[in-house]
Amino acid sequence: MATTVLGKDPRCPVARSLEVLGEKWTILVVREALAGVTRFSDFQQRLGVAKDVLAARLSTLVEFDVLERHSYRAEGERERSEYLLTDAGRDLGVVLASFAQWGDTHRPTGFGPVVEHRERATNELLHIAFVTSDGREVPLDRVESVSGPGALPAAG
Amino acid sequence: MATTVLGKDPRCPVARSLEVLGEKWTILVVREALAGVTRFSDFQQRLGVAKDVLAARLSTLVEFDVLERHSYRAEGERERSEYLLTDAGRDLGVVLASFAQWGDTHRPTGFGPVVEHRERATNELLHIAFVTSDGREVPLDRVESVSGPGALPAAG
DNA sequence: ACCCTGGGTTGCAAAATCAAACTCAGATGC
DNA sequence: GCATCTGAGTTTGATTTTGCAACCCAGGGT
Repeated sequence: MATTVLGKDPRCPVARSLEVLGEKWTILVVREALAGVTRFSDFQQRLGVAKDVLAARLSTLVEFDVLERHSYRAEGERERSEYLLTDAGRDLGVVLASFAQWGDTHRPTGFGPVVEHRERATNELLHIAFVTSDGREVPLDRVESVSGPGALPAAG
Repeated sequence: MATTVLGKDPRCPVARSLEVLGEKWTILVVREALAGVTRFSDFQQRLGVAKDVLAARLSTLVEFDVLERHSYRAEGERERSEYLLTDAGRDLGVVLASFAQWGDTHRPTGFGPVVEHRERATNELLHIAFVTSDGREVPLDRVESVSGPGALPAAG
């Protein structure tokens, strides 16, 4: 399944992201990795996913350079492997945060948000939004989508 | 499938979002809806998805208030139904854009981005990022996740 | 009356998921 | 030295989803 592109446009960046992230459990595996989980058994226990599925997802994430498999040896233990986020994996923090923001806004639990994102230095509460290159936020209703340099002549 | 929560924490906003959006094709259906597609046959042709799966995904999206089903009648034609985005659906523009941004950055095609987001008034190029409540962008490496008011005592 | 088209449903094969059992290798206890 | 435990998977078989093709139905056109 690694090279099957969903939908008809292999250039669509959403479809290409989904090729890596679109299978069941993958995003939750990334969520755990962002929360600091590195070991197979910890992923497995925290998610409650079947071990064969977890092994497949971790392999896919390693294959697409979201995670790296490392071997390490703790004091007086045998060698084990752990899964560490790459830069690409850490960048998924934005994707995960946008999912979380949508879920908190449109499917609230009534308890308030479970996780918040804050600026380390100032402790200010953060959210995900469109911004200009000089860092000014633009509200969603003033954003338009236009076709970019990689678009095919006819389609958008 | 509508009430099965993936993973162990039903309060996790990512998992709750994935309950609505996590099945195969769902995100691409939303992508097409954001691009202005409203009719069953247009979704079907543009995505190349099986009709039964498309019908199931549209029903789920209607059920969870991402789309609304409307009836309309064009000149000299019979009544048909169309699917229009709700506010919740339009808010998914941020989620889709973050997917697109990650795909363009970490799985580039070599042709450049297919779609770009611009501010309507100024035509400035936009991207997705963390911002403070007063609209100042904060780079990812200065962002930390902390548990919020809805978190359970022990877990984060 | 017959055909066409949009918007689905039905039935069946193929693929993915699940849960439990099994493997394997190195540490630990006896 | 042998049995046992633990982490990290693989194998096996049942259950669910998905994919695909065929069918259905209603309204309009001819």
